[in-house]
Amino acid sequence: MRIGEITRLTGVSKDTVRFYERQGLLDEAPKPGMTNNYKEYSAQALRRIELIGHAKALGFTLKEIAEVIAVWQENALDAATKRVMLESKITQIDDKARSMAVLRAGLVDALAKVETGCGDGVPVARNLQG
Amino acid sequence: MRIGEITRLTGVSKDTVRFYERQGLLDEAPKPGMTNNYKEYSAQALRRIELIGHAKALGFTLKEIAEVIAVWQENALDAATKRVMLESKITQIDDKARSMAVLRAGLVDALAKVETGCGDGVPVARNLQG
DNA sequence: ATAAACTGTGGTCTTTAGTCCACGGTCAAT
DNA sequence: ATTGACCGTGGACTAAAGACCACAGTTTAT
Repeated sequence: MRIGEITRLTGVSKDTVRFYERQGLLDEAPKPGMTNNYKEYSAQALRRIELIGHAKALGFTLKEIAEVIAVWQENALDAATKRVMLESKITQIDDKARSMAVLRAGLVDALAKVETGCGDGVPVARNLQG
Repeated sequence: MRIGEITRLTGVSKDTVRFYERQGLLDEAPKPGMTNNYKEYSAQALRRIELIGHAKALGFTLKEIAEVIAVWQENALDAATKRVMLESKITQIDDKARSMAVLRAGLVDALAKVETGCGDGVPVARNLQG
C-alpha cells in the first residue's frame, strides 16, 4: 500500500509519515528498481504508525519510542539490557497510570460539583496522593 | 514560600515555574508593596504545579491544562459548558487508558519473549485493538 | 560589612514534532 | 494527450516547552 492509503487508514498526514521515516521509526525498504519510485508500505508499517500514536498519546517522545523499537528488533543487544529497558518502560507506564487516576478523580469530582450546582473555586487534585 | 522552595519540593526548575506563571497557569498575586519584590507562592500554587506535572505526564499540553483550570475557577462559564469540557477531558483520559493497556501488554509480551530467550523480530502491539 | 546564595527581569537559544511550499515525475480517466 | 489526483524530494517555517545567560537588587551567614 502507498502513503495515501496509510494517511487514510491512520489519519496521520503524509508529511508526518515521512518524518517518522526519516527518524528511522519505520524500517521500510521502499526500494527503487520498480518502474516508478513509489514506496510500498507494509501492514507492519501501518501497525507501527498506530503504535506510535498510542505512545504519543501517553506523552512518550519519538526518541523514547525509537529506543523501545530498537530493543525488540536489534538482536545486537544482550538479553539483560533488553530486560532493563522493557521493565523501565513498564514502570514509566505504571507511573502514568497513577497520574491518570489522580487527574481523573479530580475531574470527576469537579464534574459532580458542577452537576449539583454548588459553586466554584474548587482546588482540584485533592489529597489522594498517598 | 519562595520560588526556591517550590523548585526543591517539585523538582521543577525556576525557569519553568516562571514560564508557567507567564502562561497564566498559576494565578498568583506576588504583588509589590512589600519591602522586597520577592514572590510568595501558596501551597495552592505548589499543588497546581504538581497537577501540571501529572497532566504533562499524560501528554496534555499546557494549553489544554490551562483550559481545564479556567473551567473550575472562572464562574463566568455556565454549568452546561463546564460539564461538556469536563466530560470531554474524562473521555480523553479514558482513551489514553486504552492506549496504555495496549502498550503495556505489548511490552510485557516482549519482556516475556526476552526472558524465555526465544528470539527477536517481535512486532509488538499485536491485535488486541478490538 | 562582605561574600554567598537567592530572587526578579529580560532576552536569546534549543529541541521536538511536525507543517507548508514548490518543484517535478507518475498514474488514471476521459 | 491532457487533466487531475497521487507520489517523492528538499528546504523553509512554525509552535510548544522550556533552558540558558547576564544583570541587578536582596537576604543571610559569617
